[in-house]
Amino acid sequence: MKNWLSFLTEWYIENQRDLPWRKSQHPYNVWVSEVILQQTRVDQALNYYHNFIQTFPDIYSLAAASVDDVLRVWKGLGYYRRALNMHETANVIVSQHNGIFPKTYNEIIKLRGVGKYTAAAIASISFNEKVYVIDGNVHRIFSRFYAKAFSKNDKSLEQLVEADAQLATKYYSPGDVNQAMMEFGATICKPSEPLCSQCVVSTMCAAYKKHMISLFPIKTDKKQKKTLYYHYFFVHKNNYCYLYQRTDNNIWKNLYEFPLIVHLKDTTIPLQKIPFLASLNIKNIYKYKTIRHILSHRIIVATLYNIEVDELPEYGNFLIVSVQNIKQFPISKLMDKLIDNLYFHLNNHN
DNA sequence: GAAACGTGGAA
DNA sequence: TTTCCAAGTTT
Repeated sequence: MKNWLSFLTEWYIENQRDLPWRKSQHPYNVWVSEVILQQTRVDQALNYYHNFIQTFPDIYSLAAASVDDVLRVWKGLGYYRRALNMHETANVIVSQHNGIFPKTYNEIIKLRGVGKYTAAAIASISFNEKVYVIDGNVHRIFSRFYAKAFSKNDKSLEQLVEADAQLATKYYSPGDVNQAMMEFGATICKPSEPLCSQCVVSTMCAAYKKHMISLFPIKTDKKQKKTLYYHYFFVHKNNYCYLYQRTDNNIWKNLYEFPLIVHLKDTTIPLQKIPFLASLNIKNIYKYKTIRHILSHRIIVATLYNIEVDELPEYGNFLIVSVQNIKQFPISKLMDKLIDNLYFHLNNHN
């Protein structure tokens, strides 16, 4: 007997979008697309997937690349840990798996950066294994279909998905069933204003029948974002400036930026107390610009200072790079915005 | 298990 | 201008 996920899969087979990663079921391609799509919209993923596959067409080219090269391709996509984990995983697969991508869910989930969702996606799409994904879409469409508010990591949701999807895979491949649930959630059973008139299972949907569609998903109260004050220093002489690579195990790890002081409060910074500034002979110093940069978990108020110096000595791990070359480095969007302001400023004062 | 971890698009 | 995210994983 065909169940609702069978009908969704039939709908998916007929109506799926033409997306580049659906042209290949090779685990490398599926892995790359699934990691890029983590917490990322399809529209934004498209170009990055194309560039990534173009630059690193297989596991060997990715493993052989430098961290800088991988981050350059990932630049602007966010959650950069994904790129570092993929690079590390590529090297593990080459050195420990003879370059062969692992073929089962239990092996795949051992890879760095691959959790339950991604392991199930790869195992089902590339290897036809009957393991099922639970992402934001699946959580939402099951909440509506059963008119039940599943909590995060809800065991009862896992059991329902498992049971319903198993039935559907009597008729369709697990990869199609999984992608059907997500495609349906992304395009029909959307978070807001779902297209119930186009839904092929609306007559079976508990929330629809009870007029409770708008109650799902349950809204949770968000945490207040902490505000941080970043002071970036454009220290330059004759078109050269300082740049350094972040190495701490937190945000933007391994990306490059101007020397930086972080403050918890919006206070004037004592410039003479900043070590690398104290040793410099400063000809001119002033603020270029202050901009707000919004992250998922905090607000950064970033100020860029212009500091023109007589000499630009070697200092610690600072690089001395030409101002025009900064954008060749993997940098955050915040740095990108600051540099746009800087270039605009320089072009209008020369 | 809560918090960290980015970004850009839609309402 | 705010708010809310979008095909999650790690610590």
